[in-house]
Amino acid sequence: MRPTASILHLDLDAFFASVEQRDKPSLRGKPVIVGGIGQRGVVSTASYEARRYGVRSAMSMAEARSRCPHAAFLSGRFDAYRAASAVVMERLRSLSPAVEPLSLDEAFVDLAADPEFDPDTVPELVDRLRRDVAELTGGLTASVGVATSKLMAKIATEIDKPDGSFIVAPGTERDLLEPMPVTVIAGVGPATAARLHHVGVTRVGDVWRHSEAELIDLLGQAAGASLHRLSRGIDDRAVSSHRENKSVSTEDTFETDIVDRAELGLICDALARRTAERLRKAGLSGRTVTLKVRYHDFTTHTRSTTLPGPTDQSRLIVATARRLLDATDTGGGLRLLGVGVSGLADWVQDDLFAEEADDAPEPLEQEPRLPADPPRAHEWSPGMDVHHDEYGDGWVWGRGLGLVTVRFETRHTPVGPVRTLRADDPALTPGHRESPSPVAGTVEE
DNA sequence: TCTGGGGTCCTAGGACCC
DNA sequence: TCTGGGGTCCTAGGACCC
Repeated sequence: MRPTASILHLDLDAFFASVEQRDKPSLRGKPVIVGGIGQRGVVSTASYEARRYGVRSAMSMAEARSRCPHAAFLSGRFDAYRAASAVVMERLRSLSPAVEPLSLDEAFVDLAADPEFDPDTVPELVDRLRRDVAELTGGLTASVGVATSKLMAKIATEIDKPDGSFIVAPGTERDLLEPMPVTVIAGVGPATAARLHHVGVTRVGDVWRHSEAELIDLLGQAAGASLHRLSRGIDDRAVSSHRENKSVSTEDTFETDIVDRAELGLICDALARRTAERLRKAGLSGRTVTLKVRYHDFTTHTRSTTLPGPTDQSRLIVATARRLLDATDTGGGLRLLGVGVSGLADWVQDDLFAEEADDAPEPLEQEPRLPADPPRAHEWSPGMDVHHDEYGDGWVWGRGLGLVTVRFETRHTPVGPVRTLRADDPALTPGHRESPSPVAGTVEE
């Protein structure tokens, strides 16, 4: 725990709705609701005027309409939001190199990462920051909290929101936390709050009566240990300015449930292509393809396949998602379909890049188990080798999905069978454990 | 007219390897 | 022959966040 209040949290007030009011003067002072405007939309952001009618984020649009029928309902202009966000993030980076955006409208800044940081100047710094944000964005207001930790900084932001700020004096954290509802603690949502309520915990101070072991027993290892610490204001989480993406996904909720499998197949293909495009745009590729389906009763299932190596190729992601869909019961129709890719690698499987990689210095102490250079995507062609080590922990790399004729050696037969397989046949993937397990092969004409 | 879309992290069980 | 842990990877689901 750092001794000085040097973690800053900034949150733009009713961000999407405020951008709309900024750009359309006729909306100023009036209830504005941004969100999905279709049959099954939900509220993304409500202006403070709309909040007076009880409209909240994540509420269904249907309910928002009945609560506030005269509001302006807008579907959102994300380019405008991204532009305003970029201006604010840039201003935050002028305070310190350590800026961690949480979303378009929110970020942490570690002020102490600036060598010239002076704790005595924080109040002025905050006032100037909020003035600059308003000026640079054409009038958007921000709320700011500063404290000795992320937890307390974020809580502080809420204290004088909107258009205000609060600095938590070091040492006062527990007094501030004690009367607050437990749900102010990061990671305590409705399900956890309900469990805590069962053991008489509704406020943060109530948590203190329970040992770490009791909390772990109730909530599980990670959540229990985390709540035990955070409830006491103990939070050493660092502000991290370069977090890597872990997954990319695209999903769609339909206006009405879709039953027709051919139609679902085409939608699945389109979602997979969009996910692949976004991967390529981000210079990423991934190994695990996940299909998500939601039924009429809102039950949600996922099915995933891990490929032998990362890909960003539409064809492979489309085909993999399709096979997952084919194996999924869509009997009563689907409300939602989604395709995601995870297990991301940030190298691009691209011939140009692979040549550059050849020139890169050899990494030392690299086990020869996996190729030192990123594997290169290729089409299967005659004469190409298929490698597995003794346990099948080799690799194969396929971009095509046609048929491949492979002559296998196996652990038991030096000249094994010739088999014609689809390029995505499990027998060609590492870790395949059919007996006898193929250990090597050659692609034949 | 209930319940978006983009994510992150955790848990738990099974397979497999050592 | 029986017993046994630890570690990793994969899959599926759930909670949570903005």
